[in-house]
Amino acid sequence: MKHTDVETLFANNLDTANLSDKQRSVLKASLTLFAQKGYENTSTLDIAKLAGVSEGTVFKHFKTKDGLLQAVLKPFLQDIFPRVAGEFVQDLQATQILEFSDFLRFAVRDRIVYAMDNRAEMKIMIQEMVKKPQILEELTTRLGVLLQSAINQLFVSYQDKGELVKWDSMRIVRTICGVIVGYLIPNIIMSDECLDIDATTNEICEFLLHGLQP
Amino acid sequence: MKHTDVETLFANNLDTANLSDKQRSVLKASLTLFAQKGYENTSTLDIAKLAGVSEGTVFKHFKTKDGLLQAVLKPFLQDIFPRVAGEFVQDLQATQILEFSDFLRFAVRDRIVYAMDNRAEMKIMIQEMVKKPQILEELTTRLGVLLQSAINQLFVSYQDKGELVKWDSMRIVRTICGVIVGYLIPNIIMSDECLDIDATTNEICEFLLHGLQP
Amino acid sequence: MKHTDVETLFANNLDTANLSDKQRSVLKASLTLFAQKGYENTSTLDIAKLAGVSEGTVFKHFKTKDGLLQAVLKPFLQDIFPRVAGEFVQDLQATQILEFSDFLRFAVRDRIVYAMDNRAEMKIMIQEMVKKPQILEELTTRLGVLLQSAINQLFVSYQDKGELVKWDSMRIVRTICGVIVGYLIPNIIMSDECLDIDATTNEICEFLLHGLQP
Amino acid sequence: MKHTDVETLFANNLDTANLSDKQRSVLKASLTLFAQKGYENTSTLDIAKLAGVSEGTVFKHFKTKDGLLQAVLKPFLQDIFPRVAGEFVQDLQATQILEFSDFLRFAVRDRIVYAMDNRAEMKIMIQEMVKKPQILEELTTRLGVLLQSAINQLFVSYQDKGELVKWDSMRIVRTICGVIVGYLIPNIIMSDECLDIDATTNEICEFLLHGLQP
DNA sequence: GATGAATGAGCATTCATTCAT
DNA sequence: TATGAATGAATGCTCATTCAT
Repeated sequence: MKHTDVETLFANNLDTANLSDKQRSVLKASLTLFAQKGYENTSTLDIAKLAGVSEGTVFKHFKTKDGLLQAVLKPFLQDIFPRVAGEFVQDLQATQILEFSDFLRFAVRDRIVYAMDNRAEMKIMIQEMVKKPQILEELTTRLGVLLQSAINQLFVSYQDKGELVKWDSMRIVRTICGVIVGYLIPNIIMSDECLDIDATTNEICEFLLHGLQP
Repeated sequence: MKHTDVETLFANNLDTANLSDKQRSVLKASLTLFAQKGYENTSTLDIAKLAGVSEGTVFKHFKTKDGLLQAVLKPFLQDIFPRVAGEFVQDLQATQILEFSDFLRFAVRDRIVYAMDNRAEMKIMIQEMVKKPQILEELTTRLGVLLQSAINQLFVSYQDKGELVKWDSMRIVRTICGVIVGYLIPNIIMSDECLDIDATTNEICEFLLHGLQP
Repeated sequence: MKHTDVETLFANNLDTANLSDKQRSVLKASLTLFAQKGYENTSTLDIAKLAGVSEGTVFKHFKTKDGLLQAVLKPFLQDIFPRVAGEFVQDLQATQILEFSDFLRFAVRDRIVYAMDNRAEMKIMIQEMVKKPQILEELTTRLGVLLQSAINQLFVSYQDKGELVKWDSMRIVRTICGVIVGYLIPNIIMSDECLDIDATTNEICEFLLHGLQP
Repeated sequence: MKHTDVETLFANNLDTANLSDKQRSVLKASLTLFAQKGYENTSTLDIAKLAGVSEGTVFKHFKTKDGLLQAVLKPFLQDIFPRVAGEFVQDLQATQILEFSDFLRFAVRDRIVYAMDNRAEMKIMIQEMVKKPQILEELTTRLGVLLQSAINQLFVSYQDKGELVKWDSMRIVRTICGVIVGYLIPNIIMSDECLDIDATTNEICEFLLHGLQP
């Protein structure tokens, strides 16, 4: 139940691709700078300098600056998010014996930790989603499919035990995610470093348990 | 209980300032284009063309492009949002006789309509907030003060009637806002035009009533 | 019967257009450099420097480097060539009283002088024609129409006097032009400065008179 | 009297040089692309891709891109053109028995076919000649020497028979070439595929015979 | 006040060329 | 010998900003 953080997953993802060391460092520099200053305010020269390579190298594999952005986001969309979601689902299923309240507390805490650990990356994603909504669309579809199939039985079992309101499981997921998002977005945007995770978890769970009881 | 939409308020706001017709049209053009393409991807020439003025005029009053952005956001932050919040508070206070559930339904619906009516403007705010978090900070502080003083008595009365959980009123506000934000953000980002307002209101309220009952 | 040379016509043409002094000098610098080094080997910075303006100015009116080339060639294609052709036709018609041999000598000499006076400009045209054949197409059509209507009667009168072979007048024009082109192209390409105009005129005319007699 | 076309000669020429298969394919790719898009608009990467080799290989033998161009043009200038000219001269000499008119018809037709068969290659040569006039100089000198020595006797014999004007043989050659060039250049530039060779030959010869009769 | 020509630093991108493997 | 990643100068082009009229 120990989780790999996104940065490590990202680095691993790079290793599997057929990229040279320099190209890898270009991607890392891009991630850093896009998160720090936003895509539009990061010049390819900035990236080249931080990566310790020439500008030509930046374009050798990624063709365009946008290609670079895609290459930075691709692993998040196509590999890391699903894998993290998968890990999450496995964890959830391993907790079936728990009561719904314990389960919820675990799940919420897990996601909060995950989101706050990767504040920077989340910021890029939010920026890009606002500019290109289809990213959000693809992501929700992708994660939706993944979660629904895995989580359905779990919710049914809680519903059978009378611990969970008998809504459609997607609605429950949406509700939980919505509440978490609503709580965390200010913290992500403000790069709030001193969020009290336990207190936040408690606050969110107390409310969710009320709202989701039958 | 009829609300002025943001665009009209914006135009009115412009009228009160000591700006010439040309300067006004510059601000309007900026609002339109920033919402459409984002701040970074809008050139001052674009603005000048849409406003029907010369490039020089764009800089006459607003000095820099960033000054223009500030001038576009200022009325939202310093005037329109507070005024809309004030209207909203007045409406809420006028409904004191209702039960909490009716009150909540009204409030939620009102905010959803407001947010969806001004999707474009919301998008700029989100973009800018992600880039410059202090905007979010200022806004929350500002609205927080305004709402707290106005809404406190209202919540206490509902709490006395046993219709509302006895949390701190700010926590209740934060919770309600968080849930609404969590629900609406995807629709705002995706400029979703066909949101079923009644269904969404019902879904949110059903959940909130559960979660906020004592 | 005195002819304005292309450079003067070009300058005049510029004066009529609504261009600033700087833009005019950009066009002149472009003409010079394109002729000297060819389009591809001339950078916009080269042009800016020679014109004594900033690079931005180069693009202000002409949008792209290709736009600049078009602006340089346009007056040749749409204004100067036709006007020169018109002048030429008028001159020819004014010489009707002469014998065909005198007429031919005059015409050939006139065109040789014209071509050699504007060697540089001719070089650009040749380069561009090789790259974009439709320029040649447009030019031949344009000049063809102009010459045919004007020259037909003239040739008929010479044919009636038994001084000129009874070919279609377009064929005669094509033949004369072809011979001149065949003779001059080496000199234009090599920017040959010491062409003996009288000797060349004699050589061409002697041959053409033989070939074009009935 | 059947002629090998330039492309085959080119390939043969490559075979004789001590080049590897890869180098040969680099030269072929260069010829193709330079003809298609011009020297300046062809990148060494384009060439490498079409040749199916790496970029490094392109530079292994030819050192620079210009070296590549020289290597492409060298066989034309130093080998193919002279050889073709030689073939042509031999053919001409084999026709001594004919009348001048038959001889001319054959010669003109032969050159037209040759030029039109190799339109693409001609285009490169024209482009390069305009940019670097010394190519034209070298070529004319080279061909001049070759033709003069071979053709002098032939012309004298026709002149003795009273079929050919008693001009210097170089002037006659220049005249014939000039007329052909003047006729064909438009077709080469426009890559005109549907030239009626017989009609053109007739037209040119009819005129040349008039012009070159004593 | 308004204009729009002019600026010049900055940007993404290309490309001939080199060199370690 | 062949490769292709790396280079970095050069290029076409953009854009916020200034200023003379």
